[in-house]
Amino acid sequence: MALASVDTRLPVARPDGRKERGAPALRKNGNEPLDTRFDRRLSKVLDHATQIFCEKGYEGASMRDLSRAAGMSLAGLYHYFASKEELLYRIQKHAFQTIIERLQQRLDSTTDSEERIRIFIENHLEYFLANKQAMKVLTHEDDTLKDARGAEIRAIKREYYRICLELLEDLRRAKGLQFSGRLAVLSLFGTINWIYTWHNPRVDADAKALAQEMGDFFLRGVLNPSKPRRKNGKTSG
Amino acid sequence: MALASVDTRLPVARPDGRKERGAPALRKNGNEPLDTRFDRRLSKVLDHATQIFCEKGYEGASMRDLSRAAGMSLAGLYHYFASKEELLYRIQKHAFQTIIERLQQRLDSTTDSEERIRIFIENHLEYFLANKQAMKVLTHEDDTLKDARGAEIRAIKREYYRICLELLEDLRRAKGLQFSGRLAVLSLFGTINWIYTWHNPRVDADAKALAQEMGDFFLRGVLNPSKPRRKNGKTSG
DNA sequence: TAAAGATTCGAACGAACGTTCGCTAACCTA
DNA sequence: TAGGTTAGCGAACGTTCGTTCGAATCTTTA
Repeated sequence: MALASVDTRLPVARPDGRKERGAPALRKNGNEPLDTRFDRRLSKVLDHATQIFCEKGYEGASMRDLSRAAGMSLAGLYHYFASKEELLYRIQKHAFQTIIERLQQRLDSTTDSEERIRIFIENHLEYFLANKQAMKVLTHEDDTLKDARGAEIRAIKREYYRICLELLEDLRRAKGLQFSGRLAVLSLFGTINWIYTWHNPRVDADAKALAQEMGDFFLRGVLNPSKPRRKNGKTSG
Repeated sequence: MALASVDTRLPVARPDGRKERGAPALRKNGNEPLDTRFDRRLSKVLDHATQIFCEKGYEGASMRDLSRAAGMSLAGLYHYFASKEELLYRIQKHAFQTIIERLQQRLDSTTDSEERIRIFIENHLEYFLANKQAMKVLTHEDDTLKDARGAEIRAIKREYYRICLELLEDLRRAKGLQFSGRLAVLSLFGTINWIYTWHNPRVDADAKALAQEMGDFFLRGVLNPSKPRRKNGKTSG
């Protein structure tokens, strides 16, 4: 099943509604042309917006902060998008789509259920650490967007969750284990998303090494049948 | 070592600088009188503020939202505190202090290093789920406060981190294990803090059961000497 | 019951917010 | 080089922000 079996994507038209001109544009993937001047400029604006949203949070960042960072006037910015909300939407959607896209490519390389979970972790951490600011914006401004845009981002998130859950359930079946898939997914997400609050490239390992360690750690927790001794409940009370 | 070996706490005076009146007030712990009309009212205001900050985020919540929720006029609110920042500060500080206070009481009950880690997890999850809104505000508005107030909250956070790290290093010594304490602490924090993004009391287990499961899971990951097989690196490129 | 203090409020402050309006360059094509 | 589109800007729009002021109303104590 492809990423978005039901495509509810909002149209993201140019804010001034102008038509494309010139050559039909080379397309990077199936989605967006990246070779026009307009698109390259918009891309830069999104990068600056990502940085500011990351530093100050979406609500805390003003369009004037943005215009300063982008080296463009406040009014000039609005040539490239319709609203502040659309900026956040595009940042989040792009990050999420890219991470899922790469994941699905990598997952094709093996059918081993344990290895596929390692791939999931490594893909997540690699993209996360290579795009730290965007991933903080994605993670931190989780339920900032409302209405249609928010619904679309949440749908992508559910899809990502579902992929991870299926990987874990495959493992469970393959190895005949017993554990709560939901709890395992959410524990794993906690571990690998929390990284945006602490990772320091001067102190901490890189994505590959972290993925190895966290993968060992996580899989040991899930795989090993020998349960650590239960907590001895106080019998007197 | 006590919680704050170096006490850098800011004075939190009444905004209007008035003196206490009447009886010197029964004190709940060593910190704050809770029996005066003023303090009880302030406490209610903080509860409402917690709810609004939780729903809309600190920056996204306006003082007018607050006044509506508290059923008090905008100006009337300012009788109880000096600024919006102080509200966030008091909410975060109270939550953090309480959770550490309770933890240290519970840790006295045993010297077993594994059991003490279970106590840490259970204490965290119990307080977290019983005070979900405050804990979301504490977790989500992590680096919202700046200057002196921010520094104080960050100091308490470091203290909490340090306690957890020591518990883990005790375990490591006691069992002769090898693992990165930093990575283990931060993985654990990720797992137990991330809960604010997903826990649904109608679907998910309660704090005690979750603490049991997460404790099993975490300790299995840390304890077990049998490393899962390493990822088979691609030799061809 | 009068004075003193605690509490609450309507109204307003200046500043900052996201967004829009015209207007001018710059650019591309004919 | 003329004409239409694209890109960009200064200035302002109306709204909302956190906060403050002075007066009014409660509560407590003498």
